[in-house]
Amino acid sequence: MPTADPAPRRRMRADARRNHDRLLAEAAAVFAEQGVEASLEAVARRAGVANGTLYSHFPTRQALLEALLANGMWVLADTARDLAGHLSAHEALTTWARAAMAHTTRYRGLATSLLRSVEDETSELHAACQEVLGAGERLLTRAQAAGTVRADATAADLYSLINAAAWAGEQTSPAQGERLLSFCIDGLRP
Amino acid sequence: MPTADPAPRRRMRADARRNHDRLLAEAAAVFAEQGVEASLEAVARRAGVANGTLYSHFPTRQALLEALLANGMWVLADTARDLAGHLSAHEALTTWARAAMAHTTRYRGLATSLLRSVEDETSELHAACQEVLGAGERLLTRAQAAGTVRADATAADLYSLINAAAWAGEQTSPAQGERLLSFCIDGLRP
DNA sequence: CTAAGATATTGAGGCAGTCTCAACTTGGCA
DNA sequence: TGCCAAGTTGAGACTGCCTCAATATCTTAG
Repeated sequence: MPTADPAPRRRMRADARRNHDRLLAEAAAVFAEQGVEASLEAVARRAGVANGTLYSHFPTRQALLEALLANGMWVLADTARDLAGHLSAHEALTTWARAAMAHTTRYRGLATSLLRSVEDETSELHAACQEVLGAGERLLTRAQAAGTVRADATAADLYSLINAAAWAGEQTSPAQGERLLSFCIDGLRP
Repeated sequence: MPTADPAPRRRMRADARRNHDRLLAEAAAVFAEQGVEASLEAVARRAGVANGTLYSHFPTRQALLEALLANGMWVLADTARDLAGHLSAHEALTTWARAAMAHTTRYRGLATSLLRSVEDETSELHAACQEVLGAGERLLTRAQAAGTVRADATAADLYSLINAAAWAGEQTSPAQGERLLSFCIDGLRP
């Protein structure tokens, strides 16, 4: 469970590091059970810590999410590079889109945070979202060059589409989400 | 502003009717400004009524939404019939999908309520959602018969797709929502 | 080993929101 | 006019967010 610290410069005090890690672990558990809108009080409680401690480590819910997700989002960006090396332009795009959707489905409510954050520069998740957006863009451009995707599709379209499918999956069933993603990707053909 | 009452059997007392209507009007205004998750206290406050009165008229947020939206959803179902009479199968479908999305965009947060409610029989919005789903299904079936839509697409797909596009529009921009809807509808081609 | 001081934690408190219900009004009818 | 069913009120019991003065704990220099 790697921890992407907001300020990894100075070494943390031992108790602080312990609480930090415990908070992340419990947050992951609580969000997995109840979605990203779960009570932060509950997270603090389960971590055996006062709520003020949680807020001092993670000033906002988004900061907490960032710490939980940043690593996975970097991996996703790397995956895009890997897939581009191994698969045809179109297969790389569709495979990656599925992986991105799987990542977005990790916690209920995540799609909303991720789609909002991509345009909101004040969000702690903004940078990670941009990273993913950029990775998608490279795959998209390649597919457009190969002529399997219409020229007017943008990275923002791709990102919206992945998140929208993940969101629909949250509201109904994962299978419905997958179907939606398939339809949308088909809709990108020239 | 027609009011679809949950129990329109007995005539209401004059003061009750007045409060009922005022609550609906203010709810419409507040939801338009702040989305469907706006504070119900705020609605009661603006209607000049104690919060208990609001709850006695509309026991849940969904009941309030139902009263606000039911009429529009019936209209949407009727529109489907009209369009089927005037346009080609495929044009009727796409035109109606746009109308449905426009309706879903009326208040921020509405897409979530509507997509959830279609499967949730305990929701006060369930019946209205089913009505819309059914209307979509008829248009979809007709387009499938005409061979312009793939045979494996379902009414649930269409409904999810409309709501997902509306949702994406809420999170980013209306234009992005429109683009998504276009892509998805294109993806329904055989 | 100790104590000063930097660092971190605590939890009560202010705020807002949801929902309920016993006590109170009030409209409409006989 | 006066009754009472129907409607309204608003305090109160929760839960959750977030802050900050007081307190506790680690670390390190002497």
